[in-house]
Amino acid sequence: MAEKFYLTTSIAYINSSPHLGFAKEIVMADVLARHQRLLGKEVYFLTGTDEHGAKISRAAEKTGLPVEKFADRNAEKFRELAEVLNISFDDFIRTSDKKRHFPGAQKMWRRLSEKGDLYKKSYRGLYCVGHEAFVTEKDLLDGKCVDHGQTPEIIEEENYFFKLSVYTERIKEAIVSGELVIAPASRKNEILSLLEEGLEDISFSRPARDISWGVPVPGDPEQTMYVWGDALANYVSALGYGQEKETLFKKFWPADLHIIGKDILRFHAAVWPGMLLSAGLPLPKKILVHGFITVNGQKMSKTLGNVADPFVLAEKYGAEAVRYYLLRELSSFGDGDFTEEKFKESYNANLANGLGNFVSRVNKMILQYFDGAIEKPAPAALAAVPVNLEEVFIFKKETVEYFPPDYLIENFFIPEYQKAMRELDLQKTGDIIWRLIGMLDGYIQDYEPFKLVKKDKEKARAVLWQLAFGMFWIARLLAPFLPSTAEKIFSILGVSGDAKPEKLKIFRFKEHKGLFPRL
RNA sequence: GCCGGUGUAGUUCAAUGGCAGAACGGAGGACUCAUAAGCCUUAAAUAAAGGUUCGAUUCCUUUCACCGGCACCA
Repeated sequence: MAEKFYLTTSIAYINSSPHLGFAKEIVMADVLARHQRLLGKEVYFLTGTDEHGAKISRAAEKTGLPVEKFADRNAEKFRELAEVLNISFDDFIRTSDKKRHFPGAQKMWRRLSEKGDLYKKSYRGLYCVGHEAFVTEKDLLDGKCVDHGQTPEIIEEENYFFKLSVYTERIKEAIVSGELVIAPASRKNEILSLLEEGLEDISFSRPARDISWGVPVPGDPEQTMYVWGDALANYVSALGYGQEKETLFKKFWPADLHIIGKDILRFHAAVWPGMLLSAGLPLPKKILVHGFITVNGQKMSKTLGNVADPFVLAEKYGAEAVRYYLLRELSSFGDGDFTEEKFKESYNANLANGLGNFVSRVNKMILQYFDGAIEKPAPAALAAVPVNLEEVFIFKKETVEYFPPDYLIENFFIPEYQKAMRELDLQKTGDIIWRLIGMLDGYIQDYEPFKLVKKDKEKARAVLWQLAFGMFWIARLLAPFLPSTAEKIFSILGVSGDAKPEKLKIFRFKEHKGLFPRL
Protein backbone atom coordinates (compact mmCIF):
# COMPACT_ATOMS: atom_id res chain seq x y z
CA MET A 1 0.00 0.00 0.00
CA ALA A 2 1.41 3.35 -1.01
CA GLU A 3 2.19 5.86 1.67
CA LYS A 4 -0.20 8.82 1.61
CA PHE A 5 0.70 12.47 1.29
CA TYR A 6 -1.85 15.19 1.90
CA LEU A 7 -0.89 18.73 1.04
CA THR A 8 -2.84 21.95 0.81
CA THR A 9 -2.45 25.51 -0.27
CA SER A 10 -4.19 28.16 1.73
CA ILE A 11 -7.61 28.97 0.38
CA ALA A 12 -7.67 32.24 -1.49
CA TYR A 13 -10.01 35.01 -0.45
CA ILE A 14 -12.07 35.84 -3.48
CA ASN A 15 -12.54 39.57 -3.01
CA SER A 16 -10.01 40.27 -5.74
CA SER A 17 -8.47 38.57 -8.76
CA PRO A 18 -5.69 36.05 -8.29
CA HIS A 19 -2.30 37.71 -8.26
CA LEU A 20 1.23 36.47 -8.65
CA GLY A 21 1.61 35.71 -4.96
CA PHE A 22 -1.12 33.12 -5.00
CA ALA A 23 0.28 31.77 -8.25
CA LYS A 24 3.58 31.21 -6.49
CA GLU A 25 1.95 29.34 -3.64
CA ILE A 26 -0.04 27.06 -5.85
CA VAL A 27 2.93 26.38 -8.14
CA MET A 28 5.12 25.48 -5.17
CA ALA A 29 2.44 23.13 -3.95
CA ASP A 30 2.18 21.61 -7.39
CA VAL A 31 5.91 20.87 -7.57
CA LEU A 32 5.81 19.14 -4.20
CA ALA A 33 2.68 17.20 -5.12
CA ARG A 34 4.20 16.01 -8.37
CA HIS A 35 7.44 15.14 -6.63
CA GLN A 36 5.65 13.07 -4.01
CA ARG A 37 3.72 11.26 -6.72
CA LEU A 38 6.95 10.45 -8.51
CA LEU A 39 8.23 9.02 -5.24
CA GLY A 40 5.30 6.65 -5.43
CA LYS A 41 3.13 8.18 -2.75
CA GLU A 42 -0.61 8.46 -2.93
CA VAL A 43 -1.06 12.20 -3.02
CA TYR A 44 -4.09 14.30 -2.25
CA PHE A 45 -3.53 17.91 -3.26
CA LEU A 46 -6.14 20.38 -2.12
CA THR A 47 -6.63 23.99 -3.04
CA GLY A 48 -9.70 26.19 -2.99
CA THR A 49 -11.35 29.44 -2.07
CA ASP A 50 -12.48 31.25 1.06
CA GLU A 51 -15.72 32.98 0.19
CA HIS A 52 -17.56 34.16 3.26
CA GLY A 53 -17.74 37.36 5.22
CA ALA A 54 -19.17 40.83 5.13
CA LYS A 55 -16.49 42.00 2.72
CA ILE A 56 -17.74 39.61 0.08
CA SER A 57 -21.40 40.46 0.58
CA ARG A 58 -20.60 44.12 0.25
CA ALA A 59 -18.47 43.56 -2.85
CA ALA A 60 -21.31 41.54 -4.34
CA GLU A 61 -23.80 44.29 -3.63
CA LYS A 62 -21.67 46.78 -5.47
CA THR A 63 -21.75 44.63 -8.59
CA GLY A 64 -25.49 44.10 -8.19
CA LEU A 65 -25.12 40.35 -8.29
CA PRO A 66 -26.58 37.99 -5.71
CA VAL A 67 -23.74 36.96 -3.46
CA GLU A 68 -23.83 33.33 -4.60
CA LYS A 69 -23.40 34.35 -8.22
CA PHE A 70 -20.67 36.78 -7.33
CA ALA A 71 -18.83 34.06 -5.42
CA ASP A 72 -19.24 31.58 -8.28
CA ARG A 73 -17.80 34.03 -10.71
CA ASN A 74 -14.81 34.99 -8.59
CA ALA A 75 -14.02 31.48 -7.42
CA GLU A 76 -13.95 30.39 -11.02
CA LYS A 77 -11.01 32.73 -11.69
CA PHE A 78 -8.95 30.90 -9.12
CA ARG A 79 -9.80 27.55 -10.57
CA GLU A 80 -8.92 28.87 -14.00
CA LEU A 81 -5.56 30.07 -12.74
CA ALA A 82 -4.83 26.59 -11.46
CA GLU A 83 -5.69 25.19 -14.84
CA VAL A 84 -3.72 27.77 -16.80
CA LEU A 85 -0.63 27.06 -14.70
CA ASN A 86 -1.02 23.32 -15.17
CA ILE A 87 -1.58 22.64 -11.50
CA SER A 88 -2.22 18.99 -10.70
CA PHE A 89 -4.67 19.58 -7.87
CA ASP A 90 -6.90 16.70 -6.83
CA ASP A 91 -9.58 18.77 -5.23
CA PHE A 92 -10.86 22.31 -5.11
CA ILE A 93 -12.90 23.22 -2.05
CA ARG A 94 -15.12 26.27 -1.75
CA THR A 95 -16.22 27.37 1.69
CA SER A 96 -19.60 28.38 0.31
CA ASP A 97 -20.25 24.77 -0.66
CA LYS A 98 -23.12 23.79 1.61
CA LYS A 99 -22.86 20.12 0.85
CA ARG A 100 -19.14 19.67 1.06
CA HIS A 101 -17.90 22.32 3.45
CA PHE A 102 -20.66 23.16 5.90
CA PRO A 103 -20.94 19.72 7.52
CA GLY A 104 -17.23 19.63 8.27
CA ALA A 105 -17.09 23.13 9.69
CA GLN A 106 -20.17 22.45 11.80
CA LYS A 107 -18.94 19.14 13.06
CA MET A 108 -15.75 20.76 14.17
CA TRP A 109 -17.76 23.45 15.91
CA ARG A 110 -19.76 20.83 17.78
CA ARG A 111 -16.62 19.04 18.85
CA LEU A 112 -15.15 22.23 20.30
CA SER A 113 -18.45 22.97 21.95
CA GLU A 114 -18.74 19.50 23.47
CA LYS A 115 -15.25 19.88 24.81
CA GLY A 116 -16.45 23.02 26.58
CA ASP A 117 -14.08 25.24 24.64
CA LEU A 118 -16.71 27.60 23.23
CA TYR A 119 -18.36 30.13 25.46
CA LYS A 120 -20.44 33.24 24.99
CA LYS A 121 -19.07 36.55 25.92
CA SER A 122 -20.32 40.00 25.29
CA TYR A 123 -18.21 42.18 23.14
CA ARG A 124 -18.29 45.92 23.30
CA GLY A 125 -17.10 48.02 20.45
CA LEU A 126 -17.67 50.80 18.01
CA TYR A 127 -20.26 49.82 15.49
CA CYS A 128 -20.53 51.62 12.19
CA VAL A 129 -23.93 51.32 10.58
CA GLY A 130 -22.47 51.99 7.14
CA HIS A 131 -20.01 49.15 7.53
CA GLU A 132 -22.55 46.97 9.27
CA ALA A 133 -19.60 45.95 11.35
CA PHE A 134 -17.41 46.94 14.22
CA VAL A 135 -14.70 49.40 13.42
CA THR A 136 -11.63 50.31 15.40
CA GLU A 137 -10.32 53.71 16.35
CA LYS A 138 -8.00 53.33 13.38
CA ASP A 139 -10.90 53.62 10.98
CA LEU A 140 -12.02 56.92 12.44
CA LEU A 141 -11.23 60.49 11.63
CA ASP A 142 -12.43 63.07 14.14
CA GLY A 143 -14.52 60.33 15.71
CA LYS A 144 -16.29 59.59 12.46
CA CYS A 145 -16.01 56.65 10.14
CA VAL A 146 -13.67 57.49 7.27
CA ASP A 147 -15.79 55.64 4.73
CA HIS A 148 -19.24 56.67 5.87
CA GLY A 149 -18.80 59.93 7.75
CA GLN A 150 -20.99 58.71 10.57
CA THR A 151 -20.27 58.61 14.25
CA PRO A 152 -20.16 54.95 15.23
CA GLU A 153 -22.37 53.71 18.03
CA ILE A 154 -21.08 51.86 20.99
CA ILE A 155 -22.74 48.48 20.82
CA GLU A 156 -22.53 45.48 22.99
CA GLU A 157 -23.20 42.06 21.50
CA GLU A 158 -22.74 38.45 22.42
CA ASN A 159 -20.30 36.31 20.49
CA TYR A 160 -18.89 32.89 20.96
CA PHE A 161 -15.27 32.72 21.98
CA PHE A 162 -12.88 29.82 21.61
CA LYS A 163 -10.62 28.98 24.53
CA LEU A 164 -7.44 29.12 22.54
CA SER A 165 -5.50 30.26 25.61
CA VAL A 166 -5.90 26.81 27.15
CA TYR A 167 -3.82 25.25 24.38
CA THR A 168 -0.84 27.58 24.41
CA GLU A 169 1.48 25.12 26.11
CA ARG A 170 0.43 22.11 24.09
CA ILE A 171 0.94 24.00 20.84
CA LYS A 172 4.31 25.24 21.96
CA GLU A 173 5.37 21.71 22.83
CA ALA A 174 4.26 20.41 19.48
CA ILE A 175 6.31 23.02 17.66
CA VAL A 176 9.38 22.70 19.85
CA SER A 177 9.38 18.92 19.63
CA GLY A 178 8.98 18.92 15.88
CA GLU A 179 5.61 17.18 15.99
CA LEU A 180 4.50 20.24 14.05
CA VAL A 181 7.34 21.53 11.91
CA ILE A 182 7.33 25.18 10.86
CA ALA A 183 9.66 25.98 8.00
CA PRO A 184 11.75 28.07 7.63
CA ALA A 185 13.24 28.30 11.12
CA SER A 186 12.80 32.08 11.26
CA ARG A 187 9.03 31.58 11.08
CA LYS A 188 9.19 28.92 13.74
CA ASN A 189 11.00 31.33 16.06
CA GLU A 190 8.48 34.01 15.30
CA ILE A 191 5.55 31.86 16.28
CA LEU A 192 7.35 30.55 19.35
CA SER A 193 7.92 34.05 20.61
CA LEU A 194 4.26 34.72 20.09
CA LEU A 195 3.39 31.61 22.08
CA GLU A 196 5.80 32.69 24.76
CA GLU A 197 3.57 35.70 25.39
CA GLY A 198 0.55 33.42 25.63
CA LEU A 199 -2.46 33.17 23.37
CA GLU A 200 -5.73 34.89 24.02
CA ASP A 201 -9.16 33.44 23.47
CA ILE A 202 -10.49 34.45 20.13
CA SER A 203 -13.83 35.57 18.85
CA PHE A 204 -15.40 32.72 16.97
CA SER A 205 -18.77 33.99 15.75
CA ARG A 206 -20.74 37.04 14.69
CA PRO A 207 -24.43 37.81 14.95
CA ALA A 208 -26.19 36.47 11.87
CA ARG A 209 -27.84 39.84 11.30
CA ASP A 210 -24.36 41.29 10.56
CA ILE A 211 -22.93 38.38 8.65
CA SER A 212 -25.48 36.23 6.97
CA TRP A 213 -23.10 35.04 4.26
CA GLY A 214 -21.37 32.29 6.18
CA VAL A 215 -21.73 29.01 8.00
CA PRO A 216 -24.54 29.01 10.61
CA VAL A 217 -23.49 28.12 14.13
CA PRO A 218 -24.99 24.72 14.98
CA GLY A 219 -27.85 25.11 17.42
CA ASP A 220 -27.80 28.89 17.39
CA PRO A 221 -29.36 30.43 14.29
CA GLU A 222 -28.63 33.89 15.66
CA GLN A 223 -24.94 33.39 15.08
CA THR A 224 -22.69 32.85 12.06
CA MET A 225 -19.26 31.32 12.30
CA TYR A 226 -16.43 33.79 12.13
CA VAL A 227 -13.53 33.15 9.79
CA TRP A 228 -11.44 30.66 11.82
CA GLY A 229 -14.03 28.02 12.38
CA ASP A 230 -15.13 28.38 8.80
CA ALA A 231 -12.05 28.81 6.65
CA LEU A 232 -9.53 26.67 8.52
CA ALA A 233 -11.97 23.79 8.60
CA ASN A 234 -11.64 23.51 4.80
CA TYR A 235 -8.64 21.28 5.29
CA VAL A 236 -10.82 18.61 6.85
CA SER A 237 -14.17 19.33 5.26
CA ALA A 238 -12.69 18.72 1.81
CA LEU A 239 -11.80 15.23 2.97
CA GLY A 240 -15.39 14.59 3.92
CA TYR A 241 -15.07 15.29 7.62
CA GLY A 242 -18.62 15.57 8.98
CA GLN A 243 -20.07 13.56 6.12
CA GLU A 244 -21.67 10.19 6.54
CA LYS A 245 -18.60 8.31 5.49
CA GLU A 246 -15.35 9.95 6.26
CA THR A 247 -13.31 7.71 4.01
CA LEU A 248 -10.89 10.27 2.64
CA PHE A 249 -10.60 11.93 5.99
CA LYS A 250 -9.64 8.70 7.67
CA LYS A 251 -7.13 7.99 4.98
CA PHE A 252 -5.48 11.35 4.54
CA TRP A 253 -5.72 13.33 7.76
CA PRO A 254 -3.44 14.68 9.24
CA ALA A 255 -2.10 16.94 6.53
CA ASP A 256 1.53 16.28 5.69
CA LEU A 257 1.99 19.83 4.54
CA HIS A 258 0.12 23.12 4.63
CA ILE A 259 1.63 25.75 2.36
CA ILE A 260 0.78 29.28 3.41
CA GLY A 261 1.87 32.91 3.12
CA LYS A 262 3.53 34.65 6.01
CA ASP A 263 0.46 36.77 6.71
CA ILE A 264 -1.55 33.84 7.96
CA LEU A 265 1.12 32.07 9.97
CA ARG A 266 -0.47 32.61 13.36
CA PHE A 267 -3.79 31.26 12.22
CA HIS A 268 -2.19 28.08 10.96
CA ALA A 269 0.45 27.65 13.62
CA ALA A 270 -1.65 28.69 16.61
CA VAL A 271 -5.40 28.88 16.01
CA TRP A 272 -5.67 25.81 13.79
CA PRO A 273 -3.61 23.51 16.06
CA GLY A 274 -5.68 24.79 18.98
CA MET A 275 -8.88 23.84 17.20
CA LEU A 276 -7.54 20.43 16.30
CA LEU A 277 -6.36 19.74 19.83
CA SER A 278 -9.75 20.72 21.13
CA ALA A 279 -11.48 18.50 18.58
CA GLY A 280 -9.17 15.63 19.47
CA LEU A 281 -7.68 15.44 15.98
CA PRO A 282 -4.03 14.99 15.05
CA LEU A 283 -2.02 18.06 14.12
CA PRO A 284 -0.66 18.70 10.63
CA LYS A 285 2.94 17.58 10.28
CA LYS A 286 4.45 20.55 8.59
CA ILE A 287 3.73 24.12 7.60
CA LEU A 288 5.74 25.78 4.86
CA VAL A 289 5.65 29.56 5.02
CA HIS A 290 6.53 31.60 1.97
CA GLY A 291 6.96 35.34 1.54
CA PHE A 292 5.39 37.96 -0.63
CA ILE A 293 6.14 39.14 -4.13
CA THR A 294 6.76 42.79 -4.79
CA VAL A 295 6.65 44.34 -8.22
CA ASN A 296 9.53 46.65 -9.09
CA GLY A 297 10.29 46.70 -5.38
CA GLN A 298 6.81 47.92 -4.48
CA LYS A 299 3.99 46.16 -2.79
CA MET A 300 1.38 45.04 -5.28
CA SER A 301 -1.69 47.17 -5.00
CA LYS A 302 -4.66 47.96 -7.12
CA THR A 303 -4.33 51.68 -6.54
CA LEU A 304 -0.74 51.65 -7.79
CA GLY A 305 -1.92 49.62 -10.74
CA ASN A 306 1.14 47.41 -10.53
CA VAL A 307 -0.56 44.11 -9.85
CA ALA A 308 1.31 41.45 -11.81
CA ASP A 309 -1.35 39.38 -13.44
CA PRO A 310 -0.39 35.72 -13.79
CA PHE A 311 -2.94 35.22 -16.58
CA VAL A 312 -1.37 37.92 -18.70
CA LEU A 313 2.14 36.55 -18.12
CA ALA A 314 1.12 33.00 -18.93
CA GLU A 315 -0.62 34.19 -22.05
CA LYS A 316 2.42 36.15 -23.19
CA TYR A 317 5.28 33.84 -22.19
CA GLY A 318 3.69 30.50 -21.49
CA ALA A 319 2.80 28.75 -18.27
CA GLU A 320 6.15 26.96 -18.07
CA ALA A 321 8.07 30.23 -18.13
CA VAL A 322 5.88 31.64 -15.36
CA ARG A 323 6.35 28.53 -13.27
CA TYR A 324 10.08 28.76 -13.85
CA TYR A 325 10.29 32.35 -12.66
CA LEU A 326 8.20 31.79 -9.57
CA LEU A 327 10.19 28.74 -8.54
CA ARG A 328 13.75 29.57 -9.44
CA GLU A 329 14.05 33.32 -9.40
CA LEU A 330 12.17 33.79 -6.15
CA SER A 331 13.23 32.41 -2.81
CA SER A 332 11.07 29.55 -1.61
CA PHE A 333 10.90 31.12 1.85
CA GLY A 334 11.52 34.84 1.72
CA ASP A 335 10.09 37.73 -0.22
CA GLY A 336 10.94 38.26 -3.84
CA ASP A 337 10.63 40.88 -6.50
CA PHE A 338 9.09 40.60 -9.91
CA THR A 339 9.95 42.78 -12.85
CA GLU A 340 9.24 41.94 -16.42
CA GLU A 341 12.84 42.78 -17.24
CA LYS A 342 14.20 40.23 -14.78
CA PHE A 343 11.66 37.77 -16.03
CA LYS A 344 12.95 38.08 -19.57
CA GLU A 345 16.59 38.07 -18.52
CA SER A 346 16.12 34.90 -16.56
CA TYR A 347 14.09 33.31 -19.33
CA ASN A 348 16.81 33.97 -21.90
CA ALA A 349 19.70 32.97 -19.67
CA ASN A 350 18.23 29.76 -18.32
CA LEU A 351 15.37 28.52 -20.44
CA ALA A 352 16.53 29.58 -23.90
CA ASN A 353 20.35 29.65 -23.64
CA GLY A 354 20.56 27.05 -20.91
CA LEU A 355 18.02 24.29 -21.17
CA GLY A 356 16.64 24.88 -24.66
CA ASN A 357 19.99 25.29 -26.36
CA PHE A 358 21.48 22.27 -24.62
CA VAL A 359 18.66 20.03 -25.79
CA SER A 360 18.97 21.48 -29.24
CA ARG A 361 22.70 20.89 -29.66
CA VAL A 362 22.65 17.32 -28.35
CA ASN A 363 19.66 16.57 -30.50
CA LYS A 364 21.31 17.91 -33.63
CA MET A 365 24.57 16.02 -33.17
CA ILE A 366 22.87 12.72 -32.58
CA LEU A 367 20.56 13.23 -35.54
CA GLN A 368 23.48 14.17 -37.73
CA TYR A 369 26.12 11.65 -36.73
CA PHE A 370 24.02 8.68 -35.66
CA ASP A 371 20.84 9.16 -37.61
CA GLY A 372 19.09 9.90 -34.35
CA ALA A 373 19.63 6.48 -32.81
CA ILE A 374 22.22 6.25 -30.09
CA GLU A 375 22.83 2.90 -28.48
CA LYS A 376 24.25 2.38 -25.06
CA PRO A 377 27.97 1.63 -25.26
CA ALA A 378 29.67 -0.96 -23.05
CA PRO A 379 30.37 0.06 -19.43
CA ALA A 380 34.10 0.36 -20.05
CA ALA A 381 33.51 2.79 -22.89
CA LEU A 382 31.22 4.89 -20.69
CA ALA A 383 33.73 5.00 -17.87
CA ALA A 384 36.40 6.15 -20.32
CA VAL A 385 34.78 9.55 -20.90
CA PRO A 386 34.94 11.28 -17.52
CA VAL A 387 34.00 14.84 -16.78
CA ASN A 388 36.90 17.17 -16.24
CA LEU A 389 36.51 17.52 -12.50
CA GLU A 390 37.94 21.00 -12.46
CA GLU A 391 34.47 21.94 -13.52
CA VAL A 392 32.62 19.83 -11.07
CA PHE A 393 33.28 21.65 -7.80
CA ILE A 394 32.00 18.77 -5.70
CA PHE A 395 34.40 15.98 -5.18
CA LYS A 396 37.20 18.40 -5.72
CA LYS A 397 40.67 18.25 -4.22
CA GLU A 398 40.45 15.19 -1.99
CA THR A 399 39.50 13.02 -4.95
CA VAL A 400 41.88 12.49 -7.79
CA GLU A 401 39.75 10.08 -9.72
CA TYR A 402 37.71 11.22 -12.62
CA PHE A 403 34.07 10.37 -13.08
CA PRO A 404 31.81 10.17 -16.11
CA PRO A 405 28.48 12.05 -16.12
CA ASP A 406 26.30 9.02 -15.39
CA TYR A 407 28.27 8.37 -12.23
CA LEU A 408 28.07 11.98 -11.11
CA ILE A 409 24.35 12.17 -11.76
CA GLU A 410 23.69 9.16 -9.62
CA ASN A 411 26.12 9.99 -6.84
CA PHE A 412 25.92 13.71 -6.64
CA PHE A 413 23.12 15.39 -8.51
CA ILE A 414 20.28 13.10 -7.53
CA PRO A 415 21.14 12.96 -3.81
CA GLU A 416 21.54 16.73 -3.69
CA TYR A 417 18.24 17.18 -5.46
CA GLN A 418 16.45 14.85 -3.06
CA LYS A 419 17.97 16.64 -0.13
CA ALA A 420 16.83 20.06 -1.33
CA MET A 421 13.36 18.64 -1.94
CA ARG A 422 13.19 17.29 1.58
CA GLU A 423 14.13 20.75 2.81
CA LEU A 424 11.34 22.14 0.61
CA ASP A 425 13.90 24.44 -0.95
CA LEU A 426 12.59 24.46 -4.48
CA GLN A 427 14.85 27.25 -5.57
CA LYS A 428 17.90 25.21 -4.60
CA THR A 429 16.48 22.18 -6.35
CA GLY A 430 16.32 24.23 -9.52
CA ASP A 431 19.91 25.36 -9.00
CA ILE A 432 21.01 21.74 -8.97
CA ILE A 433 19.27 20.99 -12.26
CA TRP A 434 20.91 23.97 -13.90
CA ARG A 435 24.30 22.99 -12.53
CA LEU A 436 23.85 19.69 -14.29
CA ILE A 437 23.03 21.48 -17.53
CA GLY A 438 26.11 23.66 -17.06
CA MET A 439 28.31 20.64 -16.43
CA LEU A 440 27.09 18.94 -19.59
CA ASP A 441 27.60 22.08 -21.67
CA GLY A 442 31.20 22.11 -20.47
CA TYR A 443 31.45 18.42 -21.24
CA ILE A 444 30.58 19.05 -24.89
CA GLN A 445 33.31 21.66 -25.00
CA ASP A 446 35.88 19.27 -23.52
CA TYR A 447 35.23 16.36 -25.88
CA GLU A 448 34.07 18.24 -28.95
CA PRO A 449 32.02 15.26 -30.16
CA PHE A 450 31.39 17.15 -33.40
CA LYS A 451 35.13 16.73 -34.18
CA LEU A 452 35.65 13.50 -32.31
CA VAL A 453 33.13 11.73 -34.48
CA LYS A 454 35.48 11.96 -37.45
CA LYS A 455 38.44 10.52 -35.57
CA ASP A 456 36.94 8.05 -33.13
CA LYS A 457 33.31 7.34 -33.72
CA GLU A 458 32.97 4.90 -30.82
CA LYS A 459 34.31 7.38 -28.34
CA ALA A 460 31.99 10.01 -29.78
CA ARG A 461 29.15 7.56 -29.26
CA ALA A 462 30.08 7.20 -25.60
CA VAL A 463 30.19 10.97 -25.16
CA LEU A 464 26.88 11.48 -26.91
CA TRP A 465 25.26 8.66 -24.97
CA GLN A 466 26.37 10.37 -21.76
CA LEU A 467 24.81 13.59 -23.03
CA ALA A 468 21.56 11.92 -24.00
CA PHE A 469 21.45 10.11 -20.69
CA GLY A 470 22.09 13.40 -18.91
CA MET A 471 19.27 14.94 -20.91
CA PHE A 472 17.00 12.14 -19.77
CA TRP A 473 17.83 12.90 -16.16
CA ILE A 474 17.39 16.62 -16.65
CA ALA A 475 13.86 15.90 -17.85
CA ARG A 476 13.31 13.55 -14.92
CA LEU A 477 14.39 16.08 -12.34
CA LEU A 478 12.56 18.83 -14.14
CA ALA A 479 9.28 16.97 -14.33
CA PRO A 480 7.73 18.39 -11.13
CA PHE A 481 8.77 21.92 -12.07
CA LEU A 482 8.09 22.13 -15.78
CA PRO A 483 5.95 19.11 -16.49
CA SER A 484 5.14 19.80 -20.11
CA THR A 485 8.75 20.69 -20.95
CA ALA A 486 9.87 17.42 -19.36
CA GLU A 487 7.32 15.59 -21.50
CA LYS A 488 8.66 17.29 -24.62
CA ILE A 489 12.19 16.20 -23.76
CA PHE A 490 11.11 12.61 -23.19
CA SER A 491 9.43 12.70 -26.55
CA ILE A 492 12.56 14.09 -28.23
CA LEU A 493 14.53 11.26 -26.63
CA GLY A 494 11.97 8.72 -27.74
CA VAL A 495 11.52 7.27 -24.26
CA SER A 496 8.81 7.31 -21.69
CA GLY A 497 9.21 9.45 -18.61
CA ASP A 498 8.84 6.56 -16.24
CA ALA A 499 11.43 4.40 -17.98
CA LYS A 500 13.92 2.75 -15.65
CA PRO A 501 17.22 4.60 -16.22
CA GLU A 502 19.37 1.48 -15.85
CA LYS A 503 17.23 -0.35 -18.42
CA LEU A 504 17.65 2.25 -21.14
CA LYS A 505 19.43 0.77 -24.16
CA ILE A 506 18.78 3.22 -26.94
CA PHE A 507 17.51 6.74 -27.53
CA ARG A 508 15.79 7.51 -30.80
CA PHE A 509 15.96 11.24 -31.27
CA LYS A 510 13.34 13.22 -33.10
CA GLU A 511 13.44 16.61 -34.77
CA HIS A 512 11.88 19.30 -32.66
CA LYS A 513 11.29 22.98 -32.76
CA GLY A 514 13.12 24.76 -29.99
CA LEU A 515 11.84 24.37 -26.46
CA PHE A 516 12.12 28.04 -25.52
CA PRO A 517 12.69 30.60 -28.29
CA ARG A 518 14.80 33.54 -27.22
CA LEU A 519 12.90 36.66 -26.29
C1' G B 1 8.32 51.21 22.51
C1' C B 2 9.81 45.81 22.95
C1' C B 3 11.74 41.29 20.60
C1' G B 4 14.05 39.04 16.43
C1' G B 5 16.46 39.24 11.70
C1' U B 6 19.24 41.33 7.69
C1' G B 7 23.11 44.64 5.60
C1' U B 8 28.88 41.17 0.91
C1' A B 9 30.31 42.80 -6.80
C1' G B 10 25.54 46.72 -11.05
C1' U B 11 21.66 42.76 -9.44
C1' U B 12 20.28 38.13 -6.76
C1' C B 13 22.60 35.22 -3.32
C1' A B 14 27.09 32.03 -0.95
C1' A B 15 31.12 31.44 2.56
C1' U B 16 34.82 31.90 6.45
C1' G B 17 38.58 33.86 13.15
C1' G B 18 43.77 33.03 8.25
C1' C B 19 44.17 34.98 -0.03
C1' A B 20 35.82 36.80 0.18
C1' G B 21 32.90 32.62 -4.08
C1' A B 22 28.76 31.74 -7.71
C1' A B 23 24.91 33.08 -11.11
C1' C B 24 22.87 36.93 -14.19
C1' G B 25 24.42 41.43 -16.37
C1' G B 26 29.34 44.14 -18.35
C1' A B 27 34.28 43.81 -21.11
C1' G B 28 37.76 40.76 -24.09
C1' G B 29 39.16 36.06 -26.69
C1' A B 30 39.38 31.29 -29.31
C1' C B 31 35.85 28.06 -31.46
C1' U B 32 31.32 26.14 -34.36
C1' C B 33 27.39 20.74 -32.60
C1' A B 34 23.60 24.51 -31.06
C1' U B 35 18.33 29.05 -30.21
C1' A B 36 24.76 34.85 -32.43
C1' A B 37 23.55 29.91 -27.91
C1' G B 38 27.93 27.31 -25.50
C1' C B 39 33.24 27.56 -23.81
C1' C B 40 37.61 30.39 -21.92
C1' U B 41 39.57 34.94 -19.77
C1' U B 42 38.48 39.43 -17.17
C1' A B 43 36.84 43.94 -14.18
C1' A B 44 33.87 44.43 -9.91
C1' A B 45 31.88 43.88 -3.07
C1' U B 46 32.08 42.74 3.21
C1' A B 47 26.93 49.81 5.51
C1' A B 48 29.87 53.19 9.38
C1' A B 49 32.81 53.67 13.89
C1' G B 50 35.06 51.43 18.02
C1' G B 51 36.71 46.87 20.74
C1' U B 52 38.75 41.60 21.53
C1' U B 53 42.76 39.14 18.55
C1' C B 54 49.17 37.86 15.83
C1' G B 55 45.06 38.22 12.43
C1' A B 56 37.89 40.26 12.16
C1' U B 57 33.97 40.23 6.60
C1' U B 58 33.04 36.55 10.63
C1' C B 59 32.97 37.44 17.69
C1' C B 60 31.51 41.94 21.01
C1' U B 61 29.64 47.26 21.49
C1' U B 62 27.53 51.53 19.27
C1' U B 63 25.40 54.13 15.06
C1' C B 64 22.73 54.07 10.57
C1' A B 65 19.47 51.59 7.03
C1' C B 66 15.99 47.96 5.82
C1' C B 67 12.66 43.69 7.02
C1' G B 68 9.47 40.73 10.23
C1' G B 69 6.63 40.02 14.72
C1' C B 70 4.32 42.05 19.11
C1' A B 71 2.47 46.12 21.97
C1' C B 72 0.86 51.16 22.57
C1' C B 73 -0.81 56.08 21.00
C1' A B 74 -3.80 58.40 17.43
